[in-house]
Amino acid sequence: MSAIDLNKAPVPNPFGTLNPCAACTVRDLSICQVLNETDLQRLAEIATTMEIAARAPILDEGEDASYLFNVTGGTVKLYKLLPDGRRQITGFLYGGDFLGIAMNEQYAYSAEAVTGVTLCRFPRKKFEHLLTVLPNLEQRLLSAASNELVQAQDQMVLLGRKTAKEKIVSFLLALSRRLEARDKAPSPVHLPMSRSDIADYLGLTTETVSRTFSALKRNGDIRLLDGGKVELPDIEALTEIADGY
Amino acid sequence: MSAIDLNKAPVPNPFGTLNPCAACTVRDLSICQVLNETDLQRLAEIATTMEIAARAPILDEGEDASYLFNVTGGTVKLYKLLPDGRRQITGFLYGGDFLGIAMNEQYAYSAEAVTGVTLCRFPRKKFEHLLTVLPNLEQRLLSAASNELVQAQDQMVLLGRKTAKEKIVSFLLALSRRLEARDKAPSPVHLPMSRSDIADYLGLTTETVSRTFSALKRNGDIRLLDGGKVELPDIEALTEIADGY
DNA sequence: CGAATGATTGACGAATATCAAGCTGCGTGG
DNA sequence: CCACGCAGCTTGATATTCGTCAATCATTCG
Repeated sequence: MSAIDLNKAPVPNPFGTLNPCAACTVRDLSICQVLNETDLQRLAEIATTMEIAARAPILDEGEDASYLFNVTGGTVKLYKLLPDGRRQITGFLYGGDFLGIAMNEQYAYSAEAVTGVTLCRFPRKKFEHLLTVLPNLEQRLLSAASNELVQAQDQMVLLGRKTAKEKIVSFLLALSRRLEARDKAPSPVHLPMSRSDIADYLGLTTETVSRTFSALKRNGDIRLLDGGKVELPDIEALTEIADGY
Repeated sequence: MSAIDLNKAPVPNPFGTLNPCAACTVRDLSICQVLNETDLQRLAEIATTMEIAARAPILDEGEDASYLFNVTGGTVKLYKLLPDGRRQITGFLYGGDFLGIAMNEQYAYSAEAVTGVTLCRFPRKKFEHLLTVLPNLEQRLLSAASNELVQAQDQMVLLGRKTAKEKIVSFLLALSRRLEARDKAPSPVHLPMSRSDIADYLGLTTETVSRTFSALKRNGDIRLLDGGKVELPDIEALTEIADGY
């Protein structure tokens, strides 16, 4: 059974005849950015908007890749499991991110909602057909894939060669840079995911994550606010820590 | 200065008016596979074939990404460095692989020839222009990027969650599967790269790599032949080791 | 208020890194 | 042709980071 069935039923056209993209708050961040009115309409015709509750599965590794998604709100985690239960989170997705570039006929990873999530779902076959007639969209997707690969390589450096402290600080800085890229203040950053999620993303244990946060706090490098917010008082200094100078 | 300048001068058209792709031994493995005669000719017009000596640099991280490449022979390593010299090899490329998907205006990583390497070089601007008029090629590139992302995620699991033994065995099996995908015998596999390269690819030290090979050999899981070849007597058994059953 | 879940802290142990010493194979030059 | 030297590989002894096991604390939600 598809994991998606466990969630709230999709709403095929909640806006009546109106294009649902008109209300999309992350359009300019998403792959839809490159589409004109007409083309956007064509994409909207195959799209279904959905809401997923926090902790609910979105898709499972190995499952037939029948759908692709735009994340329009909330936080999603992507992960892979080893047979004995060890888990590696390969990425977090936020509003504007595309979910489903990295797959063949089956999904290469599982995806689960970290917070409540809103999605825009596309049947893969129809989406792939659209790609052939909307060259802009295909270009944009290639560019997204290229960016993801660059990120993936940074993550390999982190996982393979950085210390626990460097990993944590790199993670916080990546979130901070993401805020900056969207013209928001680079601090504080928000951590919607658990310590255990952070650990599985950075190749650590929850205990080490916790201890490292405590040590950074003790040293004045970060300040832990409530609501999972973290203040970064000196981003320059943190940048040096992250790269191990 | 561009790293490429250090190498043997490129040969713009070593085949006279003949299409150099006619002689290409890896065409069916490369992105060129999807091109017909006419389109192949257009790609060939912007291509330059090159030879790079073992250990010579091909490109440097941060450098303007002026060229993209097809690897037509030999082994290439891609890597990133931390300021203090720690190195993470993010991938090895072999004949048929495309070099340059993961970049923006600058290369995201450095590339160096492990063995003697032959390359097919394309000026990026011209290549990108070709993409807009050869939809097949763009699709193929997107598909290549998608595959690379899947691989990248496997590598994250390896780096973040596997033991030294699991890492080494996973690496050997990946090489073996590559052989199989090309209809060759899955064993023995050839390791053209040094222990130190393997270590930097797997997030280990050379000493740990060496010790782990010795332990696997002692246990009869592998046999080290000369010429850097490794025999895998029981691939089933190794598969279980690789995933930590 | 109590139970459950997640976060933090502590004590200890294990996997792998580090430091150091040989070993091997290969190219070079006498 | 052989000996030397060098680079890479292997092996050993020790150190260190981080994981494991366990207890306490904090927060949320019935």
